[in-house]
Amino acid sequence: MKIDYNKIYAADCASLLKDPKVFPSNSIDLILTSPPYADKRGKNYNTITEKDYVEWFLTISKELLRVLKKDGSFILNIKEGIKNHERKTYVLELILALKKQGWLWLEEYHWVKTNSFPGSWQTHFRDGWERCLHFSKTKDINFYKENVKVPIGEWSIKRFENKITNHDKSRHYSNTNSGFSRQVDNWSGKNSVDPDNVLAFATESSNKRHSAAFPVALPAWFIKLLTKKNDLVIDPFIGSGTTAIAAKSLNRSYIGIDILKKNVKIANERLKEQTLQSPSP
Amino acid sequence: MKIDYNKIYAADCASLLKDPKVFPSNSIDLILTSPPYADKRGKNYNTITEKDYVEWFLTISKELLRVLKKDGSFILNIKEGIKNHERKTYVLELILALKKQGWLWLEEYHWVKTNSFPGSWQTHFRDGWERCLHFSKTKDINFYKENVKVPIGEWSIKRFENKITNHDKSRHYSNTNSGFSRQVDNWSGKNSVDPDNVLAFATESSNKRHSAAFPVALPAWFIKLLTKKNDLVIDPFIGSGTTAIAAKSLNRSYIGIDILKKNVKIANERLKEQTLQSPSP
DNA sequence: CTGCACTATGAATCGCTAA
DNA sequence: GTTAGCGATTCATAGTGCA
Repeated sequence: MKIDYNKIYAADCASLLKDPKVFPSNSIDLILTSPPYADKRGKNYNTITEKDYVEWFLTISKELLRVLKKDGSFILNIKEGIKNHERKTYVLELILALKKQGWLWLEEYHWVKTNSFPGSWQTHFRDGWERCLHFSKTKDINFYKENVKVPIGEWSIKRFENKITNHDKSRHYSNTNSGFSRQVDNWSGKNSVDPDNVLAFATESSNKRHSAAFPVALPAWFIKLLTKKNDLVIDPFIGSGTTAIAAKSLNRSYIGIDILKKNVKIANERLKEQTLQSPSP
Repeated sequence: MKIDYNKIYAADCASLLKDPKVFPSNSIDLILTSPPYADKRGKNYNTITEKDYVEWFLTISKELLRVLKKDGSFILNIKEGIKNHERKTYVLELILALKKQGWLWLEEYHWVKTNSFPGSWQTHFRDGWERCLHFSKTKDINFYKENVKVPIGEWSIKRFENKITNHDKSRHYSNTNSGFSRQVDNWSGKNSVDPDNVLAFATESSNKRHSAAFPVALPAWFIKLLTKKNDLVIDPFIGSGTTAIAAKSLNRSYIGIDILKKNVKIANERLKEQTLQSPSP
């Protein structure tokens, strides 16, 4: 009776999540999703208005709270738009409402888009960032920091460059096994540091056949940070399947849900392409 | 009876702002400030607790709303901290309360810091960004976009590189077919581009004689965007004077207020140094 | 004067101990 | 119970001292 892993389901996630025989309580390691934003995506989804958004989302998040493991995490990618020259407030209200529902609001990560949609208006510029809100059920979550370490900052490279100015500068650009990293190791004892809460990823190019809400690198980063191999990741608004693709390529199990059959088809095609392109080792 | 321009006053801004003979209604072009955050700066200021913060701030913002011109702007630099593994919510509540008070919330800019305070904890990383909230009284504000077009090769390119180095480093070194390099090529052709709502500036270093909450470049950017020459900029929590320095160097008038005499002294010293260093042309 | 090693510290946060 | 204080931890800068 339990749902199968590694599949995309065409269903209303609210209904599907409600059934404890389909989704047992405390069974999911990571929920990662980018729901339809208020008054957006009107062409394909039944648009949720700003006014109804919080109430609508709480009916879903109530079930998410039930199915999430105690050491699991919930990442919500969302950004309020501008209407009549003002930012909408429903996302702020949603955060407060989710806390009231029992969620802990651990952090607000920011996805900074290196190539945001162009535009320039009377009172604002183009929107270069989105919120990635991190919620959980307890303070004791899985947090695999070592999986997302980043190369050491520019400052050390500059110092290193000063060091080698009179010698062989080209070594700086050679591959990771040679000169640079080894010498930095010797010098400082480490070559990577913890990241911060600002994530910079380019949006994937819109000319691709399947435009996605976010680039694969974004869910991949959170999946690496918050789960280990064979853990279960779900996305109740999977759209074109990006979360599933990230999970699959990192050897995590996934369940994707989308209300539109069209999206399920697209997601399955992308997953199939991925299998063909990169057979697992 | 009206207050003198281009001075820093040692006073409680709430009291000083209340007097309409000192600060006439509809007389200020730009309010730009970074108030003490809740539960911070305990060494120097009377710390405002999270619980009291919104109420405390509303008494001040009520007067700010009165003195601001109809086409003026209010920029509020703030960021909530983490306590007991959760982000505090008082900033979200403040935004909602300011709207209720009559402010329009036009936009949320982000100041991304390249050198945030270090740290790495059980459930989160170090904090690499702060909010710069843009409020106004009407939808018809002065917005001098042409003043903040970004010449290539200055902070924009640095910003781009910083963003890339965090998580996308490989693309920086990849060939010209990659998204990043192609985009830089496109940019290079133009002399200037419109910015987006993400601002990247390093914090000013801690070890200088006068450490400041934010770098001069941050208020300077908003002053250029939202005022013209000889306009009046005020900062009711001026601290070490950074806003005044930015205003002065851009030939805007300023009024600074700080409750600590110590800060007024520091601000005046910095303003004097600036005069000596860069005589106006 | 330059280059390099070393040190200090900032809008930080947590866990522990002492009152 | 509740709060206040201290050390440990973390990274990017600037300042200091020495060869």
